[in-house]
Amino acid sequence: MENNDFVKELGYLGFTMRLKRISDAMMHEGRRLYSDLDVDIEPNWYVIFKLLKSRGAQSVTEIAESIRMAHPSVIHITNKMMDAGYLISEKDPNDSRKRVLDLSARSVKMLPEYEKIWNAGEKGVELALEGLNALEIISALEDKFFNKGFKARTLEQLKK
Amino acid sequence: MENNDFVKELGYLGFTMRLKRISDAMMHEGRRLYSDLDVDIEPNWYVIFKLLKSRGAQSVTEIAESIRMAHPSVIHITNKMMDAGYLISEKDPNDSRKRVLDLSARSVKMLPEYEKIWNAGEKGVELALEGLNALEIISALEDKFFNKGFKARTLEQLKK
DNA sequence: TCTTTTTATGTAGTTGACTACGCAAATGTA
DNA sequence: TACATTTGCGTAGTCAACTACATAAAAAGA
Repeated sequence: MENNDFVKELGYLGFTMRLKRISDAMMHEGRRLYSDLDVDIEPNWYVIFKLLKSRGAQSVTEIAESIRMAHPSVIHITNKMMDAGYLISEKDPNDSRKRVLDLSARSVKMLPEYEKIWNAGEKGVELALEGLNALEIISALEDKFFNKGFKARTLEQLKK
Repeated sequence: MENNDFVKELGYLGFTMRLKRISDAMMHEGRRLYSDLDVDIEPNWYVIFKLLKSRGAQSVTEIAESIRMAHPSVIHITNKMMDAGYLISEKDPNDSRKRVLDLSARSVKMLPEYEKIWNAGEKGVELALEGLNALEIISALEDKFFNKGFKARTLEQLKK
């Protein structure tokens, strides 16, 4: 690894880009991991699996709110999971606009295997972050930037 | 903001997703910021501007290494900057494979204005992260995950 | 010198997120 | 009850990164 990282030299100006680089890199590694293990699931599906397992069936919008994603993203992810046979979908009897998603029998069958992988992944991250208060930092980031975003903060500074 | 974030409940398992959510959100805000300010540049161009200003003309691959991006990404970004008139490109006289990029006169003219915006953005981030040792944490993350990646760490744990 | 390997660039195709918009059902209001 | 507004879902289009592959020039080696 060359010690030649210009973005790092940029201080706080490079912060968002470094955040993106790392999360992109980890996402790509996750994809390769599943393919190496010959497991036919994708990164991020785990959130849906975990959510529905822990809270039971939810509608598209409920899922989007629970995981703080835009609903079209949820539709995209869950459609692929349905195609792969991991989810079932049915109309809400009380509100025909809603579509309620739940884990399929296939999910229940496969989850123990997948959870081994997720646990290993979690342990790997945990060990890498040992001693750093990374979870606190990211919570603080969320508090700051989900409330008053990057744009608002910049405009505030520009006015001075 | 609802206090209903399932990803947060997932502990270290949700870490990479939270990283991605935040960096995505900041990127989108950056894009909106430029459009609000009626400035015809895009997020991430600033790295190229800053790099070429500080280190002078560089080839595509040199840029990619300096900012740790894949070279096709650099080509994509710099092509757009060229179309917008901010970069000039010429063949290296000693090595005709190389294409050397440099700031145009338009860049030099506009940079003072843009730097005001970037300084404000940097200040905003700095204030938001005040008291948190965020830069140290992200350096640690880079050291850990650029060297032995997420995949390797997970496989290591799986074997136990 | 001729051939093979490496390097630099470019193109194509994939991915995962987003916003904007449209439609239909439910809810609120006059 | 009729109309207007809100809500839930879906589609279309955009964007930024990536990998894999192709091509041409330079460098290395037989």
